[in-house]
Amino acid sequence: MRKISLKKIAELAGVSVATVSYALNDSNQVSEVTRAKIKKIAAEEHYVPNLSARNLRTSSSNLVCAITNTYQGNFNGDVLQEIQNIFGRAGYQLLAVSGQIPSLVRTNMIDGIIMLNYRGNQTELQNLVDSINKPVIFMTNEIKSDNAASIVIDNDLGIKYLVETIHQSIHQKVCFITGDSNSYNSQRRLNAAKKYYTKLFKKNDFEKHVYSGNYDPTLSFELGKKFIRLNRYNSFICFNDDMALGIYHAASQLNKIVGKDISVVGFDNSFESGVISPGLTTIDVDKKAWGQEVVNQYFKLKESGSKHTVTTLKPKLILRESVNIKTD
Amino acid sequence: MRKISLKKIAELAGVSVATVSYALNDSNQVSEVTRAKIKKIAAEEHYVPNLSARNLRTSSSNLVCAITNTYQGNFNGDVLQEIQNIFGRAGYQLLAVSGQIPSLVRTNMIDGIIMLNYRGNQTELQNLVDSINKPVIFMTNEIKSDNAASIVIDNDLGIKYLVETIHQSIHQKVCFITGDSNSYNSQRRLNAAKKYYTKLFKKNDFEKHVYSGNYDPTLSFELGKKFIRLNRYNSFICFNDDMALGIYHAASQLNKIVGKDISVVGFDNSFESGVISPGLTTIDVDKKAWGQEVVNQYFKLKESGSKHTVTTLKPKLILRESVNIKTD
DNA sequence: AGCCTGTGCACCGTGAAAGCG
DNA sequence: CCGCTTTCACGGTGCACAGGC
Repeated sequence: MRKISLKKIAELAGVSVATVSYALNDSNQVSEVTRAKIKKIAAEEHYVPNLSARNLRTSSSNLVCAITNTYQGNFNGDVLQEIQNIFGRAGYQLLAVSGQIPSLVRTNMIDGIIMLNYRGNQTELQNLVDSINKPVIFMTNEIKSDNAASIVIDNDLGIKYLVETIHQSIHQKVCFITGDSNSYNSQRRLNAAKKYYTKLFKKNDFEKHVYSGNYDPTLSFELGKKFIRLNRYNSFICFNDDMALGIYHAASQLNKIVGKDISVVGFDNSFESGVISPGLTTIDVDKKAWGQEVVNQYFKLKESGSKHTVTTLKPKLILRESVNIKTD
Repeated sequence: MRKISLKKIAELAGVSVATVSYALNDSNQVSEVTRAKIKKIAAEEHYVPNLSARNLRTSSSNLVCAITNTYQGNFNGDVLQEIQNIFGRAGYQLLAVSGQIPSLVRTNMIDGIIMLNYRGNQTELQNLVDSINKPVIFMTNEIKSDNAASIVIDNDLGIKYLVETIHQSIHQKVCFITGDSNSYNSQRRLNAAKKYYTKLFKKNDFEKHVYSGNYDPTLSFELGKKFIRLNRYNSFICFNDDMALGIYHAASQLNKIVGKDISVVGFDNSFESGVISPGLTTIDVDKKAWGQEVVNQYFKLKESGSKHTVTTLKPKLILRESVNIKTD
């Protein structure tokens, strides 16, 4: 099929290109009769506007780019899907990319950026945000700039819930398994973990009990196998649900029962956390509300170019059977 | 920061726009000295080419669009990530979208399309592929067109392995839980399931034992709970791993042990299938090889516009402990 | 003549200001 | 003022060509 342009439609309709442009963009510069005629022809010829040309002319698009570290894992997939839905309803098209920041986003083909779990040099990121002239929303970061906003989870509160829960268990030999060290969420969770561990357990040896799990379930599996066998730890605070599953696996291999012999908690409320047995105690954030807030802030930034804001979402504790709570 | 164009660089370098264009595109129409000077200035000014303008002129880009039904679930995330990596290494930028087919892909901003699990009207899809003038690769479909190719899993073989495995178990009351009815993979698996069930179990009542699970673990959980309680079935062939987890959950609620009291098999070899206890017997496809083949076919199509081909990938059986094999 | 280096210009499709009967 | 046309600019590409050796 040949490409149809405004020019071709103009020829077919016997009018000028400008008239066609006006007609299709619902400008009142054209009579109703002509508009109807032009629209009919456009539909018949399956006219699709050339976005490159339009963008070149107007320097704007309805394309928003979501940059993430990976498509894999429950968390990213769930959040991306939610953001996509909400932007879609607002008339925007979300394009997801993973890995490097594409040079694409520096061109005016892209109207704005959503950053989800991007791992990269902070100063580079700061430079990008400062030099780029469009809204950037961070979901797991707090880069400060006039055209940026952050909507983040209250990691402190989430970790508080988890440490409190473990503190009420019969398993007081507690171990922390973190995400990768350049993850914003993992860093925040680590700070909170230290704070609440020190406060509740009244000990100053936090660092001795922290292990890097890199958000990777096979790593946590190895750690769990070692620690459970040695009886070094009997409770595991994992910074995401996937790693908690690794601990489940280790326990099962060693014939230990989660929720009885050991306690485990996770973070994210992935669908597996509710489906596995015993159910995993974890932290939930309302992803719908999160996505909605991202889009709200996006439009605010786009219209007013307001000052940098950080919005915090309150998470919820999802109490299931993976923790053996003290009865007294 | 102000936008830098070729024109600005040309002024700064004291040469013409054409020379700048040649220099930056490594054409040999320009001397090494001039090229170096121009490149230096471009770097200093943080020049970023305007992709819209370039695309408008050349009608080509390095952008490939991956269309999927959702970012959620293990399967899509894993495959998208793999494709992204391989296209990235080949100098292409992958843009992922989920949901509707964006009008974007009909413009020449997009160089080609990868279709992963797109659910939509087949004739509409056929029209799109026929009318669009760029490579389309299907990973879960077999649309025939000169500019399309399919690289699909051998679902027949995968299901054969699973039915054979269950046939060797002590659990002969077998039930099939399918994906959603407009999924290509689910349809193929259904056909294969009928064939091998009829052949091995020597029965003609296949349809009575098929239930729609919609690839949704909560649905399979409900089905499993009902059937296990009634002792209607004792083995479950699920068309993906997520639904198999739903059966695990149901079994655990009813104090039945998977791999002993009931048998369960899945499809996809998700990471949870290996981490859960007992390990889930499932079907694996080499996603790296799949992604590589997709990119190979993409380039073939792009260069030669060859005839439609269907490539089939052989899956592997991953035998774990979720099936209680007969010992004799 | 031929080679090297650089320039002028038409063009892609769209949107909108200015002009005109 | 209405309804339409003419014209131009957006940024980049690459052909045709020019001038020097």
